Amino acid sequence: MDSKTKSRYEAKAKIIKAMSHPTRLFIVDELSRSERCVCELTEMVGDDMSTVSKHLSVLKNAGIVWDEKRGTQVFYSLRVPCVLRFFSCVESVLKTNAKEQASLVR
Amino acid sequence: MDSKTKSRYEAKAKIIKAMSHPTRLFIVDELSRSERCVCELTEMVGDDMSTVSKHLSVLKNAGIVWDEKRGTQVFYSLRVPCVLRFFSCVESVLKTNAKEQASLVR
DNA sequence: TTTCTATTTTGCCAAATAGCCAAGGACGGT
DNA sequence: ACCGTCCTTGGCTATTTGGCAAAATAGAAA
Repeated sequence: MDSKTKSRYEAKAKIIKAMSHPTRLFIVDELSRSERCVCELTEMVGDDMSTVSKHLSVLKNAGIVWDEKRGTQVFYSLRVPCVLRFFSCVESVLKTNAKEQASLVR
Repeated sequence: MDSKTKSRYEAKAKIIKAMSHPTRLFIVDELSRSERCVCELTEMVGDDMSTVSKHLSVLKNAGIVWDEKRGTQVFYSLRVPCVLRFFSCVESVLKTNAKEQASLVR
C-alpha cells in the first residue's frame, strides 16, 4: 500500500473514529434534531462539562459539527447530515447479530 | 440518560469503532470486492500476520465480517454490506473539509 | 472595573489500543 | 509420523483515549 493511499485511509478512519464513542454518537443523534449549546448537552449526557466539551472538539475537529458562539453560549449543530446514515446501518448490524444469537440458542 | 439507552449507544459505538482504524477500513473495502484469506490481506496490508488477524477478529466480533475455514486457510468476507455506505459519507466529509480549508486560504 | 457565567484548556491517572514477537494449534503433503 | 504453512493467542511495550478537577479565557452584566 503506497503512502498516499495509506494517508487517505487514515483520514477516513479519523472521521469514523470521531463517531465511535457512545457519548459522541448520542450528541450527533441529538444534534440531528436541533442545535444545542454545551450546557444543554452536558445536562443530557450527565458527564462533566469539560468532558463533553472535549467530545465536541473531537467532532468539530473531524468536520462533523459546527459551532457558533452566541452571547455567552456556544451552539453546536450538525455540519454533515449524511453521518446519520451510519445509524440505520448500525441498527441493521445489531439486528443481524441478535438474529444470529437467537439461532445459536435454538 | 437511562442505562438501557446508554447500553444501546455503547453497542452502536462498538460497531462503528470496529470500522475506525485505517487498516480495518482498508480490509472492509477490500472484502467488498471479494472474499480474502488472512494471508492475502496480510500481504496487501504489509503488517505482521498476527496484527492483521487481530484486526479481523475485531471486525468479526462486531459482526461486520464472516469467516470460513477451508483447508488450511481462513477466508473472510463482508457480512453486512451496508457498512460500505459509510465510505460515501466519509468522502463527502473530507471533501467539505477540503473546501473549507481552501476558502480559508483565499 | 469587577463579578458572574459558559466554555475551553491543562494536568493527571487509569484503561484501552496497536504493534511486534514468540509459542501453539490445525491441516495438508510427503 | 514429521514438516511446512496458515492462523490465532498471549505477552510485552508504547501510545492514545476518556474522565474528572482545577486553572484559564471570554463575554455579559452590574
